[in-house]
Amino acid sequence: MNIKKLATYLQLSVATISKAMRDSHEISEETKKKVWAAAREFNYTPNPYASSLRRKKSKTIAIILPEVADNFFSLAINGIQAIAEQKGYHVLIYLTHESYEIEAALLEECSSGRIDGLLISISSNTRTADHIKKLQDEKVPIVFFDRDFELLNAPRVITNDFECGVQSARLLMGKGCARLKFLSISESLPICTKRAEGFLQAINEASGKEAPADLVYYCHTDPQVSLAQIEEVLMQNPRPDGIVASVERIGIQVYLACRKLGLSIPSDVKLVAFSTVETASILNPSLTTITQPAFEIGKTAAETLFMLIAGKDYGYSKKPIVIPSVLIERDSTG
Amino acid sequence: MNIKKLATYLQLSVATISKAMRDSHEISEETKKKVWAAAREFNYTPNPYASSLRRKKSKTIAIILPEVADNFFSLAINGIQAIAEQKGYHVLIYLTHESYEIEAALLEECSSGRIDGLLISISSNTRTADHIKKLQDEKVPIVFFDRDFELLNAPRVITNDFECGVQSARLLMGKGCARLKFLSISESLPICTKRAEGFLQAINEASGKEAPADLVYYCHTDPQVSLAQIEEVLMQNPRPDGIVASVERIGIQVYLACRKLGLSIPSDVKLVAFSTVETASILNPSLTTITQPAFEIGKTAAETLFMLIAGKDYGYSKKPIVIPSVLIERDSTG
DNA sequence: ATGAAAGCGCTAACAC
DNA sequence: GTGTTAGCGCTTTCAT
Repeated sequence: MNIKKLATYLQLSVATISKAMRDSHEISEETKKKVWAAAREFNYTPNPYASSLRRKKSKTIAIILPEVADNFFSLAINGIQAIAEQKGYHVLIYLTHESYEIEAALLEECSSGRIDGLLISISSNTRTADHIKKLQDEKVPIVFFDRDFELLNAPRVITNDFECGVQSARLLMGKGCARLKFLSISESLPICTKRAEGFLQAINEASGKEAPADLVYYCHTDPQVSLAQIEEVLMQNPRPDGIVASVERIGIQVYLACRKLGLSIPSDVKLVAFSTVETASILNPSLTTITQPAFEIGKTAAETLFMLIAGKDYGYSKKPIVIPSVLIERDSTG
Repeated sequence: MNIKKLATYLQLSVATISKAMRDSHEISEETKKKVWAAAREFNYTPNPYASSLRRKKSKTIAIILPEVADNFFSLAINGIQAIAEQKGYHVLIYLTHESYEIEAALLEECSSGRIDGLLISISSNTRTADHIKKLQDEKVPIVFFDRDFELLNAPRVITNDFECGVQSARLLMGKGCARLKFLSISESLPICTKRAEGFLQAINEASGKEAPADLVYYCHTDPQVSLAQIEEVLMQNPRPDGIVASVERIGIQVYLACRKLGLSIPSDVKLVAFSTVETASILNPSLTTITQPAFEIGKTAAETLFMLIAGKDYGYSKKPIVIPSVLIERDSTG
């Protein structure tokens, strides 16, 4: 079934059908009723691609992110989806698996009018923004969420990473830790660098001198490798007695490494993790987290994107939108 | 930039450009090279919607599922995505939040050629398949994964739910549990009913008589409500001493309820959960799981879908494709 | 309030 | 190996 057949059947023009389907005020209520009834009867819905071609908008947005199997991203997707559905938009999802090459290829896929807007959280191995800039030059609205790229002139919705880094170090020092370590996953991701900077600054302030750079340790993207690396860190002599995990995955791996090495949390090592993991409170021991407002970040990023799509330049392009995280103390720092 | 402008610029016809872009053998290597170079120079990619309209296929599939914030579904999405990317397909994602009404509305969205195929895991409140049948009548290939609908003639990729139900009960009985309870989330979802049936059959076999129906308890979709329900179950007199959680969320809630009520796992209550939760081994106590092959299920479902899309009726429509789960004993049944 | 017609950008059948 | 052209299904002026 298509518009032409429906028009013939109803003895109306295709123009009338088209307008009626979109509930145009140009069409009489009576005619609309007739059209809608016939549409239902024959199961007619306008072909979305013909419509997209003609109107030059697709009612579709894309999300590009590193992973789905991470509670932060799952919750963010929920937030995005909630807004998209409300606006009647469709959501394409793409995963980079932390690869810059995949990310660049995916951005290509998004060009030529496939999408009306893009929400992106960049991979930990992304160091240049050319691929993103290219899409932006095609006038595709782009909003960053969580993992942003600071040099690009685009809205970004993030959390208060620096402050949380400060808090993480202060908490551990307050618990008597003397040998802190920050386990990062990237030298370039703002979420990591800022958390690490805050962490280092708090230590500097406390000690009154410059903290050695090796307080920040960079873990590999491959989980197998990073687990081995964490074990190494925990076997250093002297052993670190306070760990900050920059992301969820690393936090969990610290547990696994401690178990393997026979170390006890928190008596041997205290741990605080940037994480939204839902099982934090029932872990052994329960995990002290800096919990990001994942759903809110996704939701706000989507709302911002739709403002851009609607043509409202919301005036924030330079300033990030910051939604704060909350520190929840549990037994891993007890 | 579009095909026409590129044709004018290169002094070629649009047909030649079109064929060259698709690497047709009709076009000389020399011409192709020229076209590709110009395409890169002007950042030209064929408009996907014009192409879809003309070819009547969208190179897009959809996934409809209840949630993303659940490790099973996250991993399944990974598996699906891996295959889709390999095939050069785009993936639309839709969430039902366990609502039949939303699910029905989303299936409507998928009609009129928007997608070339659908992967679906139905909501726990879906009891009729009319909405799915309707899309099937439009000749859209559909494959179920995990949560299927048995009466529909469509391929489905599932795990060995009945057997695992048997195993769960046997394990608990073997540990000396005398008062078992199966916490379900739906009276209609095959994953739940079959797990429960296996559970009941094992008990019947062991006792030699018909187990009372109230060994299966149905939890509400709303997490707030289900948590309260689980607390109630755990305060029954006599208290159940062995719990089977039918899905991940319920398993976690049993921990929370026990904590609140001051009950100890496994000494007061033993617990086995159908779950792929990554933190199972570091929970307090570590969780005995029946771990579904989530990634594999997603991957296989996607592969099956692409066979259908390719027109190969793979001959399995009546028989489900079963990928077995594995029972991993940990301390919660210790 | 309704209709005629142009055309969105592309592909494929058919010429040459 | 390359070109011409019809038309995918729809929306949108512009008439009437």
